[in-house]
Amino acid sequence: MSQTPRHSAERSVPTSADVARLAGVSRATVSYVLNNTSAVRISEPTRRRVREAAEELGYVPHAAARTLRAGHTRIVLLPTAHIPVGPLYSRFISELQWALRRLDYTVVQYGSLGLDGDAAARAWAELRPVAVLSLGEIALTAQNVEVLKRSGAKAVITLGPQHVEGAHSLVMDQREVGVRAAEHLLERGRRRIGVVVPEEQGLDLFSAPRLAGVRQVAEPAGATVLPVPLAYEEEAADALAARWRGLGLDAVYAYNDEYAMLLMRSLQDAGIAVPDETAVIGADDLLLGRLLRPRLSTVRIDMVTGQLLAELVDRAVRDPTGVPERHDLMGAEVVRREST
Amino acid sequence: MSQTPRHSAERSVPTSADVARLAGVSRATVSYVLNNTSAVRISEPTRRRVREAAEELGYVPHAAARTLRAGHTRIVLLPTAHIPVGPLYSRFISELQWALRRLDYTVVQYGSLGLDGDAAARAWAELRPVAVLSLGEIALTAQNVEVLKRSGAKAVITLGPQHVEGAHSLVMDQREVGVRAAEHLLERGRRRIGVVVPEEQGLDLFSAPRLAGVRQVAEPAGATVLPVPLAYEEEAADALAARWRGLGLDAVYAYNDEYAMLLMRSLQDAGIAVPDETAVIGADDLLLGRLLRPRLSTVRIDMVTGQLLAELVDRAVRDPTGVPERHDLMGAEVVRREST
DNA sequence: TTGAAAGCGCTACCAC
DNA sequence: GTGGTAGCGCTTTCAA
Repeated sequence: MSQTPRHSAERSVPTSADVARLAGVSRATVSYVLNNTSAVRISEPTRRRVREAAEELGYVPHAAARTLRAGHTRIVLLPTAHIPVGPLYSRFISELQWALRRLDYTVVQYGSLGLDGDAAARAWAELRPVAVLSLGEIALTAQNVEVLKRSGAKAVITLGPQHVEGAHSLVMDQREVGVRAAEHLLERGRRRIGVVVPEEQGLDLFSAPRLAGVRQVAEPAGATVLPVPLAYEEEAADALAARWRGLGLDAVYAYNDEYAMLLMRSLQDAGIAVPDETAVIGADDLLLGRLLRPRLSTVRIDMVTGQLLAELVDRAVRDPTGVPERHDLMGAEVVRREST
Repeated sequence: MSQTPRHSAERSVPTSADVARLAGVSRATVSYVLNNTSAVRISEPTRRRVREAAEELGYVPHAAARTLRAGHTRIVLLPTAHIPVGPLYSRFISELQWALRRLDYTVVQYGSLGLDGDAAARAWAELRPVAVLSLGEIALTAQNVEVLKRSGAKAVITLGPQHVEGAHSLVMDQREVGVRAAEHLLERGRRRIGVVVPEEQGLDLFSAPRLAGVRQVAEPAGATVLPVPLAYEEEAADALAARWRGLGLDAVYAYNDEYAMLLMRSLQDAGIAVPDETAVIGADDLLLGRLLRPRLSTVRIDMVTGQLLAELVDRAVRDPTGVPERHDLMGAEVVRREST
């Protein structure tokens, strides 16, 4: 009875044994045929019978069983959390996935929202990924890296503000963005610089170092730096603009172009001239920033390409004993337009 | 020799047998303790020994082995392709992930870029997900659904323009967006309506039905509809604006707010008055659209909430025999501002 | 309260 | 060329 097929919903999932039975061969043969094992020659008629049987049953191999047998996976794990990401970043992710797939890896994005570092690392380790690529949404500790490696990960790669012990690190020091913005504003003769700090969750990983970067440049030069919290809402921006003159600022680095556009509009509506009274600069070089009047100055950030990163992953997997590479790859450059 | 621990990199991955050995108990006991199996009482000292041993070895259970044994997973598969998605969508995804995790599912985003429907369905089926949630980036056929169900998926849910046989469908008819935009423009007395069709890849899944929606309303009313291809670049918009008057349009539905902002700027720069000479409407109700002058009119789209969708998934998984639900849930509403 | 052992589906070694 | 079969790591039934 347990073998009686009924509704397709009830019929149990076909295994390679079912295929073998239907084709009248052994499971070994099925495996050889379906995997095109070159070490073994199977006659063409047999191959056909096997393929047809597989087709008829709708056979799909069981990844978990294969993994267990093989002792390793080709999973590259990409932990994600909730970060309101821009178009640059999502394009980068696609590019990366595509490049990794070409190298025959399976990219799995694993949502880790609401897990702390330890729990997250354990959850990832359960999947036995061959590599973990942490893009900075979740901060990894050296201990987490150790857990992952112990679970068989050949490579742990972090893309973030600092080097992590034991991991290949792509150090993207976000301070650089703040540094560039501040240098530019100083050069334009500004001396009292506001720095927008988004109130939205999850962005402090980026905003804090950027603020630090501004400070690092501005304060030694005798300029004042004032952090300005701002929620991404029209009302919040209007409220800020209303008390703007009281702040006595002559420039603002607005975290990124979206916040900059928001703030600039409110400033203009409040009668504050940009850039004459207050210079405004954003970051990310969004197309939309170019559409404003005055056109928005910005800090363009050079992202590493997905292709490049995929190659690094592959290299690290192939040579796990290799010395952790450490690249400093934050390139940031001011694009001056009309708002500064 | 094969058991001699050396560098941590070389030491083989600890299994529950290793934990058992170290704790001086059987593998069964280890399993009981680590899974808090309530059907079995284990003495407190034993529990402690087991936990300590696991901790010391850095033991992490092997998901594939557990899956194989259990015969099913708790994976909800979320296929993704490259679609340049907006902030609404990515927030929705986070929300969904979070809600699903609370229901004890493991959300796996699986990049399927460059796979056709059949190959993709097979690849997904290998993971034996308990549910597949196709958010419309990849069009599923009834056949694909069948493959997935045969591989044990209890629920296949699609969010897209049309119902898919065998799947629970959340029908989001994108035509609705075009319909609303067109109705509004007609109401404002416009009779020659341009419809921006993005040249970017992957967007036609959305743009085609939206265009159809405009036609559906405008043509019976005696208005003209003209598709206008546009790449998301400043130069392309400028070029289009330069030949705008030749098109003889008095209104344009610009696909979404981003394209609308781009085009509106170029139109204004070309001396075309908005809305007097040409009305412009977008879609998505982005914050940035409110910042333009004139403020951008838009079609606000009501997204289903992640919470709601997670509950639907859970319901479908618990009762796989249930009749496929079919919800029509595209709510779209015009937000009139100043550009129309 | 604990242990022995079967078996999930697959691949690869070895024998025929 | 093809088949038999061990064993990957885990959970769970049954026995002690």
